[in-house]
Amino acid sequence: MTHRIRMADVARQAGVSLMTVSRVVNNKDDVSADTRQLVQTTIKQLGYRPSDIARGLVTKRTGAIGLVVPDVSNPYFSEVVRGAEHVAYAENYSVLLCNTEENTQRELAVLQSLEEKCVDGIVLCSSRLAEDDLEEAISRHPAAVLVNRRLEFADERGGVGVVTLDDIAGGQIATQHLLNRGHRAIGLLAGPPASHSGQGRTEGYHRTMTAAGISPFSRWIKHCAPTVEGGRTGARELLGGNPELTALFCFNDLVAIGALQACGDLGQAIPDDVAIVGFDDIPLAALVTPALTTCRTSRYELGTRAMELLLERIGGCTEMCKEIVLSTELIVRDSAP
Amino acid sequence: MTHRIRMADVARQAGVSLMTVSRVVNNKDDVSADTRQLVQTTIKQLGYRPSDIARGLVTKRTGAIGLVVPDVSNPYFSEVVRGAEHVAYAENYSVLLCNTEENTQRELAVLQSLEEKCVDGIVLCSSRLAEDDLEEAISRHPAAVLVNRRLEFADERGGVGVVTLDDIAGGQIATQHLLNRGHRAIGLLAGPPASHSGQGRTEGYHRTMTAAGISPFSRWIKHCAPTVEGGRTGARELLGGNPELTALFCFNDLVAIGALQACGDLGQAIPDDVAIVGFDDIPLAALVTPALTTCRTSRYELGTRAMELLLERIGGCTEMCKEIVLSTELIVRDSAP
DNA sequence: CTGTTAGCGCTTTCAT
DNA sequence: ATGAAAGCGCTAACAG
Repeated sequence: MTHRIRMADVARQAGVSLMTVSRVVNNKDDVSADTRQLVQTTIKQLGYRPSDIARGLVTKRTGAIGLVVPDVSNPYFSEVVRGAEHVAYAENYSVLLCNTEENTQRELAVLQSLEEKCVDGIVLCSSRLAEDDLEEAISRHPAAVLVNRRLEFADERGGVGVVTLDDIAGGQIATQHLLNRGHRAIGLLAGPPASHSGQGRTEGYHRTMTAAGISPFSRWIKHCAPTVEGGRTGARELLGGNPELTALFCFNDLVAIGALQACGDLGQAIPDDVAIVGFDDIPLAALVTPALTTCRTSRYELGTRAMELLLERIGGCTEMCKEIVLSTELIVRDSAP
Repeated sequence: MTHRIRMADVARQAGVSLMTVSRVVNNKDDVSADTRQLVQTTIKQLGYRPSDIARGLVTKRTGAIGLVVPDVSNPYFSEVVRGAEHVAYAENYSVLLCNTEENTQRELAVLQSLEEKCVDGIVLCSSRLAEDDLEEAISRHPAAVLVNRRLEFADERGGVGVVTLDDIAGGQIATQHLLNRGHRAIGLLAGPPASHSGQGRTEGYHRTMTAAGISPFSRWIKHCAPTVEGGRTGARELLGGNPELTALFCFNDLVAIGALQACGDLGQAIPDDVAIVGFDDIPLAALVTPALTTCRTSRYELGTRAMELLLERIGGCTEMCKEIVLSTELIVRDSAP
C-alpha cells in the first residue's frame, strides 16, 4: 500500500476537477451523463474510496452511532446489538460498540470516547449511571436513545428517546402464574440493585403479591449478580434461609439457571419442591433440564426499535416520539408448569 | 447544544496559542507546569473534547478497529467480540462492529464501509469469502487479522495475522480420551462439510483412530448441521445404522446435546451404552444432563489474542508474528467419564 | 518553552 | 454543467 487514493487522484486521472468527482461520489444531479460515466470508471479503476473522516470534518456527520451495552456476551445484549446493527446497516450507519463490562467508570469513559469520535448519536443500554451523570453525558451528544432506562429530566432538545420493556407487567405475569399454581411463599432473586429492569420486575412482584393479600417478607427478596453464578449463590442463600419457599421468581434466565443448579446442590426437586420462573427466554431457557418457564422479551426488537428511534431523531423527525414500551409474554415450560 | 467547543475556544479563553493547547491535550512534555495547569483547567471548565476525526485527518490514525463477525448473537462470536473489545479498550482503540448475518455480500460491503471509515485495522472472524475476494479486501486495509480462517497468499506487507484453534489437536484429544476408556467403534458427527473447524476436528479423529490401528468405516462418519436439531437427527441415523458404535465424537456441544436427545429417543443410556464428547464447552455443556465431556475452547481468548496481534502489527512490530494457534483442553464430565 | 505557517481530504459557496 | 477558493478542527514542522 503506497498511499490512499484521494479524490484529487481520481480528478487528475479523469481530467476533471475535484468538484466534479465530489459531485459524482455524492450523486448530485448536475453532472453530465458522459462526465459521470468517465468519473465512475476512473473511480473503479483506481479503487478509490471516499474518506468518511475527511467528509465528516466538513459535514459534521460521521455516519457512526455509539452503542453502549453492559456485556456483549450476555445473550440478552448480544440480541439487542444484533437488532441495532441490522437497522443501522440498512440506513448506512456504522456501529461503534462499547462494552462497559458492567462498570460505571467505564461507562462514563466510553461515553466520553464516543464524544471524541464525534458519533451522530448513541444508544445506551441499561445504563447504571446516576441520573446526574447520565443527564450530563447524554446532553453532550447530538442525539440519544436509552434502552431499559428512563430519565426524568427534560432537556431543551425535546428529551432523549426511550425504549423499555414493560418490566412491571412482566413481573406481574410471572408472579401471577406462580400464585395461580397455588404458590404463596414466592422468593425473588431481584438482580442488581441498580438495575431498572430489576426494579420494575420487583415492583410487578410486589404489586401482584400484595393484590393477592400476601406481604412478602423482605428476607424472601435477594439481590444478585445477573449471571448463572449470581443466581446459584443467591438461590442457595434464599432457599437455605427460607425453607418455606416453594417458588422462585428470577431476575433473568441466567439467574434462573443458577437457581436450578442451587436446587440440585440442595437436593430440591424442580418443580415439585421449588418452582422457578425466569425472564427473557434466552435460547438456553428451552434447553436446560428442566426447561424454564419464563417471560419472553424480544431483545432483538429492543435493538431495532431503539436504533430506528435514534435515526428518526437524527433525521430531525419533528413529531418527537419519546418512548416505546415493549410487552412481554409468559412461556410456560417444565420449571413451573 | 450551541456548537462544539474547539481547541481554538480553549486557546482564546486561556490566553495561549492553539499549539499549546494541542500539546497539553497530547501530553507533550515541552509545556511549563503552570501553562499546562491553566490549560487543563480551561479544558475542564469549557468541557472541551478533542475531535478524533479532525485529528485523524492529519495523523492518519483514527483509533478505530473494524471487527467483523458472522453473527454477534451467536454465543461463540459474542465471546470473541467481548475479548476483542476488552483489549481494544485497554489500548484506547474503539471497535466498529459489523455483523455480516452470515451473508457474503454483506461481508464484502462492510469491509468496504470499514475502508471508508478509515479504520486502523480489521479483525475478520470466520470469513466465508472466496480466497480472491478475501485477499483483495484485506490488502486494502492497513492491517488485518483473521480468526478461524487461514489464507495462503503472502502479501508484501508481511502477510495478515491469523488466530485459530488447534482443531486437529482437539479432535485428537477427544478421540484419544474415548480410546483410553476402551471404546473402539467411535462414530463422528462432523458438522458442516464446509466448516474449516469441522475439517480439522475430523482430521484429528482420523489420525488418532489410525494411530490406534483402527480404520474407521466411512459409515461411522456423518456430516450434520451445527445445531441441536442437526445433532439429534445425525445421531439417530448414525446409531440406528451402526449398532456397534459405543461412542460419539461431536462437532460441537450443540450437536452433542442433540446426540444426547437422540440417545434418549433410542433408549440408549449415557455413558453406559453410548459415550458422548462435544466441542467448545459452551455454558450449556455443564448444565445439561448428563453434563457433557467436551473440548474447551477459549472464544474470549480468540478475541483478545486477535486484537493483541492486530495492535502489535499496527504498532509496527518488527518480528511479525504471523499465526497464533490456541490449544483446547479436555473437560471430562458425565457424558464420557 | 511557545507561537506561526501549512496542510490533511473533503464539501461548501460562489463564479463561470 | 464545471471549476476555484475557502475552510472544517486539528497536528507537523519549523521558528523564535
